[in-house]
Amino acid sequence: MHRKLNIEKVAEYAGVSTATVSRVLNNYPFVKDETRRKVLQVIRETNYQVNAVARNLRRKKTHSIGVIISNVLSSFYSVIAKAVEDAAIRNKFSTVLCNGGDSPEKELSYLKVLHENRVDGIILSPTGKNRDYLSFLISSGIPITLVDRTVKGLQCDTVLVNNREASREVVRYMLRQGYRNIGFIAGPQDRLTGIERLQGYYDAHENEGVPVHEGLVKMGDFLIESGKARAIELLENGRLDALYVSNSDMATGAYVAIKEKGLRIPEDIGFAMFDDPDWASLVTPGVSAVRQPVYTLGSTAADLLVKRIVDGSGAIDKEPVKIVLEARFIKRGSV
Amino acid sequence: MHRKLNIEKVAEYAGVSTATVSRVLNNYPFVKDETRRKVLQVIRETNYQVNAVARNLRRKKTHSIGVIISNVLSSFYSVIAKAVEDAAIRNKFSTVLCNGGDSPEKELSYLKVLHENRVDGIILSPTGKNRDYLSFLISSGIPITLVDRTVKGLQCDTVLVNNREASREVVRYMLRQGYRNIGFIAGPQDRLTGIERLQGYYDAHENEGVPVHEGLVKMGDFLIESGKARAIELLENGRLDALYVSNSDMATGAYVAIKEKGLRIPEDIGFAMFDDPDWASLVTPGVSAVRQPVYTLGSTAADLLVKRIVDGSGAIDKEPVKIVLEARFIKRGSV
DNA sequence: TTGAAAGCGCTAACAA
DNA sequence: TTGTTAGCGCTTTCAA
Repeated sequence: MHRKLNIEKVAEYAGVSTATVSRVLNNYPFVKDETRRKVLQVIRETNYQVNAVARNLRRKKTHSIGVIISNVLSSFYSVIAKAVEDAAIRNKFSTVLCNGGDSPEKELSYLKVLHENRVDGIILSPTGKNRDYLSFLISSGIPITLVDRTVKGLQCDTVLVNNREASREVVRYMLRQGYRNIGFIAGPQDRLTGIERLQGYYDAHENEGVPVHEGLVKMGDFLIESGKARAIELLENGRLDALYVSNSDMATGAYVAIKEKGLRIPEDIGFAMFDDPDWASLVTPGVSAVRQPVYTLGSTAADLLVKRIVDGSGAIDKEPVKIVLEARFIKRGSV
Repeated sequence: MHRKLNIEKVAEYAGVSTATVSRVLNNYPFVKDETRRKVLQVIRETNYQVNAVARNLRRKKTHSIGVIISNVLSSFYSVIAKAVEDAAIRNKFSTVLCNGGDSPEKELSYLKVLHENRVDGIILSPTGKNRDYLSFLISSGIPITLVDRTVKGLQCDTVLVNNREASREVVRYMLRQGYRNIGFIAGPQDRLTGIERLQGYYDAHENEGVPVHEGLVKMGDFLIESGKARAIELLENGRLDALYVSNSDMATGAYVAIKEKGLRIPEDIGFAMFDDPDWASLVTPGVSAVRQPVYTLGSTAADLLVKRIVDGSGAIDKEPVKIVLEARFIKRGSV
């Protein structure tokens, strides 16, 4: 049991100085081959792993990035988390994952933890609050990249999806197919995604000159149960000829409600959703859906952040970049 | 922009020594109230956050734990990840999440990264390989807790689910309901979970004295597509009167296959699965399913690990603990 | 109740 | 090509 195996011991065993061991560890080129071999052998024999804590202190870099998302259990954010981690590893960074649960207080407390741990940068799907602290972090040299949502007035790199346009396209398609009473289950209106997808629904109606009838829009919370409940309410509306749901979890609930009512898709009712979960293409007919480039969203954010970190362009030396990715409407048979 | 705000600056601003600032930071009781107030004010005004890297180096503790799971995208492992993170936060630990992708090489490389970063402990859903390195880590003082799977010959805390017994219970119930040709879609046979769930299927048949007919057992890979494909193969077997699928992803595919064939559950075919995803209780009739205590699996593992860390009982001073949690068979209407 | 100072393990400037 | 050494920011003895 080597309770304290450090660079000094390794140096001692190899009969060299700690500086030389350090050079070998960091692939510094001007080390005599024989010396290098000797050191590497000791490292191998002892299973020595450099102490990254000490190295990080000295280098003032941790080669780690923090990720704050609302919840890894969500099908959306788990993909973001995976994408970020993959990108991080590709660049030899490690990730610290935090589930902020859409709570501004948790968000703040995680931001502080990440700051304490001197992560080199942060990827955040923000609640929209804590602008001052975020801006303090940026000004003290920790770059931040926002994902999927924004913080009003915060200057930093951001990666978004064109929610509004994609949503508009779905509804326009449905209207042009002849549907006139399209029920919509919206998401929370305190979030960019919730707001924009609803906006797209209205845009399409306006563009096509079709009025939105009373009671066709229901507010949900992006969770599965609310999808089922709001769908049941809507299905009681005799006029309804189609249903468009603004995320996949609510769509799961809504789909079940339609099936339990014995309605056929698309004969009795048209159906479409924002998001494209596995089951959308597995059922018959397939459900027409908006596929967001979720993985790309995460990996783009990570690449942006890593570039800012390694360029040494820091948090503030370079203009903020805003990238909007295109979601794609996939027509299957449901509408 | 405070490029280098450290304890020294804070001490200077507050007119005290760094030692005193440190005492305040760590809630050391014997500091004069007035001094404490002065220091806290400077901290508040400057937004000072202690440098955890330096603190960790000095204390030789990082208050962080590493988590290696196969993939956060899986509905199973994302819950584990969330449970571990929740438990960690509760104990003021942070987590470093790694997706090992069931690859022994990635597993090893992540173990080394975590070692480098001097995490205080590791939670691992192991591939089964790398026993020597794992055992080296344990002997050098880094406790490891295994989750859901085991590594042959490795002495460490382990948290498992009684896969075999739970699986046996499902099949026994089906047999006693009168089903005689129960198709089974098994998981990979290189994993404890895959092996044990299949074993339970055989156990039940043996106990009930019912022979397993040729071709009723198909090998899948725990993924959605293989569930659909294997189900289609099985449904061609004219004798089949029920289908039992060994995890939820494959069950999703299998369920779709059944529906697309126009079969009714349970009139035309009985259906049950291991795992209990949201949709199992949303469809009609509900699908009878084995609910694993997934969250508990993760939180138990984390609690075990944290206890070993903070007890100072270390990695080897205390006998390894093995905990087997009970999965529960939930009868709905599908079988 | 407070301060001075050593030292955690490493890197990097400088000297040789 | 290698060694000596200062110092990263903190905690913690020891002394006052």
